[in-house]
Amino acid sequence: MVGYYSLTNDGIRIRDFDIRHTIESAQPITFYADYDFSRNMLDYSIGNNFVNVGFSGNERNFEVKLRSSNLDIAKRDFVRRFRLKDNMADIYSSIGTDTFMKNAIRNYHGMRVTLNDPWEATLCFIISQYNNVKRIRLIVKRFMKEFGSEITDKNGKIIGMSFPTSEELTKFTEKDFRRAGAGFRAKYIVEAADFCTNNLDLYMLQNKGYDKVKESLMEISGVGDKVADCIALMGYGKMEAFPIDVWVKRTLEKVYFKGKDRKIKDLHRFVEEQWDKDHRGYVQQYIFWQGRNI
DNA sequence: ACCCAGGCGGGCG
DNA sequence: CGCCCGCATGGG
Repeated sequence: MVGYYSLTNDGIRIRDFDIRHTIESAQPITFYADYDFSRNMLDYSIGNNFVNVGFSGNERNFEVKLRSSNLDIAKRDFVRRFRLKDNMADIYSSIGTDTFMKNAIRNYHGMRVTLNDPWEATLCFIISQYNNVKRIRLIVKRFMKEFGSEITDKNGKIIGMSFPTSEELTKFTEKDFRRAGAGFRAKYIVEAADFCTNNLDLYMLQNKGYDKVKESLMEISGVGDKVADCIALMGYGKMEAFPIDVWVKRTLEKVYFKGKDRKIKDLHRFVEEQWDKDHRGYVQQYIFWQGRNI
């Protein structure tokens, strides 16, 4: 294999890739995909294309086999979505600055930061606020089932549901979203769907810098500092972004400040001094997941 | 029963 | 500006 991955007839061979930790670590794909790791199965939709992923091997030498109506799209998407071009050895040597980080890397070796569709990331993270992982997934799956569109195979059989676009959501009301379990976030979602359909084109932000992306995202109702960082990182791949949620805050304080309370702003400053901006998003994901699972 | 969750917007000083 | 409060809902 040349580089960190190589394409095969119907799939990809990959180094340093742990699909389970990647999928389960509370990223957008955790919420919209279907998976069962006891049966090595993973399904998700790319727009109106459906992908079935079979896999084998270990995290050092991993192989996925893709089944989709458009295999080329599925392959290219997989490389992007799971950031297969990242040099994990370089990233680990850069972010493995102390015992805590080294342990996190050892425990979750091969866990990737994922790169998701900007709108899908936006909706997932609006739903995520003041919520827990299990329930975020419950609500996102309900949104797909009730507001998405059916994906069919060539025989017309329904094989999955697409993630609802912002435009599709504008056809529904706050009451509909409350019925789907969104709670007080329902109002934000009504406004965000309208705004991202009629005022802000999320797909025009991709080539802007981190600061501009974050500033634009924070114009969306229900998107504040933390959620904007999540979207910048996992919807746009901006590695400077370092979202600080309750778990990351708690863990940073415990590991680096003897458990003393620190303001989010001060924690951001600390992080900027500690880790290179090109890998900060990875630092955050490993701190988050290690901190949650201690 | 009680507590918490990948926070945010609005209101107040 | 910074601080404080309420907020829907399901799972532990």
